[in-house]
Amino acid sequence: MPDLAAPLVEWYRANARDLPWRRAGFGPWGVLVSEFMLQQTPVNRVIPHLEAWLTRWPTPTDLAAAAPADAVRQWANLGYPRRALWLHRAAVEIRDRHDGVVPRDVDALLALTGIGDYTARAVAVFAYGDRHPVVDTNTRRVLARVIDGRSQPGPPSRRDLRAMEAILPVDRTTAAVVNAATMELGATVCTARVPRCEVCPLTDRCAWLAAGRPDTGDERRKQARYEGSDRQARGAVLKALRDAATHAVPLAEVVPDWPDRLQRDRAIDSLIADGLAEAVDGLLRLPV
DNA sequence: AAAGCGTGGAC
DNA sequence: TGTCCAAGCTT
Repeated sequence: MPDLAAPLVEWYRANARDLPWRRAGFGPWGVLVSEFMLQQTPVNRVIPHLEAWLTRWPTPTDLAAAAPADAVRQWANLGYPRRALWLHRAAVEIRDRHDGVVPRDVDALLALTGIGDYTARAVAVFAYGDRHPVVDTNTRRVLARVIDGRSQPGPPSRRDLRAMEAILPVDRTTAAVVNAATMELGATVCTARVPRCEVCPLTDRCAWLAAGRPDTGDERRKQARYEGSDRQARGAVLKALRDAATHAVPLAEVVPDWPDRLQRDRAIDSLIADGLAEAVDGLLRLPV
């Protein structure tokens, strides 16, 4: 395999975006919160919410002391509100099991609620500077193209970690830069829709480009239709709860105009099952 | 292990 | 308009 690390590092030094979590001294808690928010939510939408969140809860212990409802409300419209619940839960676990300090060990991180293979290694690498492969959707796309000559990556797999490990340099500081650079290249150059191969630092060693950028098909699952879905109903119910000035809404008055009554009730039940809502005395509210 | 889970922007 | 996409996770 050609050396990918060297051109990636050089490219990153000149082209990395100035993002909050890359500033010196941002801290493990800030990195952890940013990674939660970045799970499936675009960078530009995360930044203002991240800063507000860290101002309100500067440490895990601060968040752990808040009610889950406050976390869900502060999460606002970032999407996938279970992440707010999980982040709150992780903060409690960090307070109770790690003396309020974000753990550095990957297995300890993996044991926290809402943290998987990507987030655990992202924190260990970007917050603590340790040497691990960090693999997100950008990385998987870059490796799929450069190494496998495919236009899109297949479904996530443990093999992805080994593929990334294989291109990491030995030095942990440089390895961290290679991790960040690969993600950054996927986010800004080697993009899903319209790749900008003309400014890519890997053109002379990219299997996909060499093959003439074939469309090899997309093995990923397609997202289900959102309009009219149960997910949309859940979103509407939860927004109503977030916006409720009284913090508790009579069940009959929760999105009363929703076109499908059964679907609305299904949404309420599933939100309760997920711990995102509570029904008390005929009222619905966020979890206290 | 495949499905389910929000939201908004781009085209 | 509909479709795709976005630093994934849990069950």
